[in-house]
Parts: sequence; structure tokens; C-alpha cells
Amino acid sequence: MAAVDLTTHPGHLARRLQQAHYLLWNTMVSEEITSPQFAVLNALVAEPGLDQRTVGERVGLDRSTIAEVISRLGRRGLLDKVRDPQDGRRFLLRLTDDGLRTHKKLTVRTARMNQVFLAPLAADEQALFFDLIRRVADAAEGLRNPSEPLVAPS
Amino acid sequence: MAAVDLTTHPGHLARRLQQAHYLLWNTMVSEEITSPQFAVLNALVAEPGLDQRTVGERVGLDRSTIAEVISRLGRRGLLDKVRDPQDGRRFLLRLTDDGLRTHKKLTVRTARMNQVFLAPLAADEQALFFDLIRRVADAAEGLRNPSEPLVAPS
DNA sequence: CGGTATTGTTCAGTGCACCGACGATTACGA
DNA sequence: TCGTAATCGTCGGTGCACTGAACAATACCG
Repeated sequence: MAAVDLTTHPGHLARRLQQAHYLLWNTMVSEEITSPQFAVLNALVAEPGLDQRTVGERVGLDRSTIAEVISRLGRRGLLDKVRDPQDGRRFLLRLTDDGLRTHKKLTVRTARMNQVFLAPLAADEQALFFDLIRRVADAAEGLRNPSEPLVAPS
Repeated sequence: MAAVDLTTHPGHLARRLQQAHYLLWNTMVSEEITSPQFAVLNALVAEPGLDQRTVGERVGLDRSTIAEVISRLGRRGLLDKVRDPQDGRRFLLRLTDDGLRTHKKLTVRTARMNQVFLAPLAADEQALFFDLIRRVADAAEGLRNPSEPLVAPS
């Protein structure tokens, strides 16, 4: 009697959206490399030599998760992990040639997939779609670290 | 050099949105009951006596996942599982009193959480937000079952 | 210089999400 | 009616995602 309409719940919609994306990715992009794995490859193309924690920050994954993703990519020979000689806590990450090739190949397929995924929306709606989701996600992430200073403390 | 801007990738945004929601849920709604678990409770409030597969269909989870979620809810004493006397393959699911109480309590908190989550958007933007996400998710789900007939075969 | 705090990584535990394969049960058709 | 097909649930395997705790290395401060 007091049941709720889940289609007005952003969390439920977000989950369904991600699942839909997951399925499309699997059929149109790759069954081996997942979307989060591609995000890591992409971050390392942009900034080679990052450490794990920073990569996680770039793609939005916590320490534990990023460690697993990187371990899988390393096992597939797509990246190399070297201890930082300047700071023995860090591992510096760098794509292998295979990793670079894989990123290039998937970039093309990902673009095609995004077109199909967003096909139900007109061009201006797509821009809105990005804007709305980004604003909600950014705001919620901001709630996480209320202590994050916007200016450096004097 | 050929790195891509992930903020224009709907899949990446969807993942970030869901993560943001997950965190907010954990702090504002419940640390015990998760959002998918609440979705199952809600489906059983609306339609008591459903079988597992149908519940999965209602909330958008496949058989394996729904089995685990239901097993957890059963372990917590929130629902009962009874073999269908009419069809020995099925289990009929029904909330316990505790399950009903839990759903009621979480419904209130979930509404509050949704308000906070969507606060960055104006009212008309929220409606748009729902509409755009729903359209994309529905279309992608449609691609899944191309054999799904829109009209009953004669 | 030495002790404490911070930082980067790992590990254990829980939960969601998919696929493919399997056994049990029911439905359908020859 | 009897055998094949479809359906429901389970199981094993892979991968994402978080928390909290442990460990090692570095940084900072008295």
C-alpha cells in the first residue's frame, strides 16, 4: 500500500543506467576490458607515471578497488608497476606498448558505443544529460569531504 | 596524447553517479539495508507473493543477483520464502512484519536523501533528469531483447 | 636525531552484478 | 502418455566497490 515509485528515485535510475551501459559495453566494446579498466588506461595515457592513489582519484575509485583493477591490467600485460626510487611507498604506473594499442582500439569502439547509447536523445538533450548528471555527482562527492578547503589555509 | 575526456562518457558518469548515491545512502538511510535490498522490499510491498524471478524483473536484477539479495533479506528475517504449492519450481516471497516496518522506516529516510541528492537541480531540471536517464536506460534495455515482441504474435 | 604522524599499498570482509551450466519441476506436443 | 522443451532456482567464476585494519616507508617536529 505504501509502496514507492522507484522511477522517481535517482539512485535506482543510476543503477539501471549503469547496468544498461555495462551490457552495451560488453557487446560493443570488449568482453575482456571493462569500462573502469579503460578509464585507468586512459588516465595513464594522459599522465604516464602516476601512482595508484592518484589514478584512483582521477577515475573515481578508492584505494582497494584501484589496486584490484591495476592488478588485473598488470596480469594482462597492459601496464608496468615500478617502485618509485624517490618514494618507496609508491608504485609508478606506465602503460606497455600493448596497453597503448589496447587503449587506442577501445577508444574507437567506445565512441561508437556512446553514440548508440545516447541515440535516444537529441544533441541538445545530450548536453543537458551530461550537465545534470555531472552537477548531481559533483555535489554529492562534495558532501563527502566537507573539510576540503576551497582556499589554502593561511 | 590520444586520451579521452571521460566526463563526456555516459558510462563513466553513470558509475560516478551511482557511487555518489551509494555513499549518501550509507550515511543518510541505512548501513544495514542497501538500496537494491530496499527495492526488493518495495516490490514486495506493492505485490506480495511474487516469485524470485518476477521480483528481479521488477527491480532490474538477474536471477543470480536477486537470489543473493533475497537470501540476505531472509537471513535478517525481513521476508519469508515458501514453495508454491501450485508450481514446485517457484518460491513465493512475502514480507514479515519486521520487513514491513523496515520498509516504512526507510521510505521516509529515502525521501529525505533524494531531496539532498537532487538539491543541486531546480524542480524542472529534476523532472528532466529523470526523463533523460529513463529514456536512455529504457532504450538500452530494449537493445537487450530485440526478440521481445511489441504485440502478441497472432 | 629520534619518535610520532602521515601517506601509499595491501588484506579481509561484505555486497552488487553479470554469465554459463546444472538439477529439478512443469508444460507441451507427437 | 511419454519424451522433449521451457522455466525456476542454485552454483561457480569473474569483476566492481566500499569499509576498516594492518604494514611499510616517508615526513615532520621537538
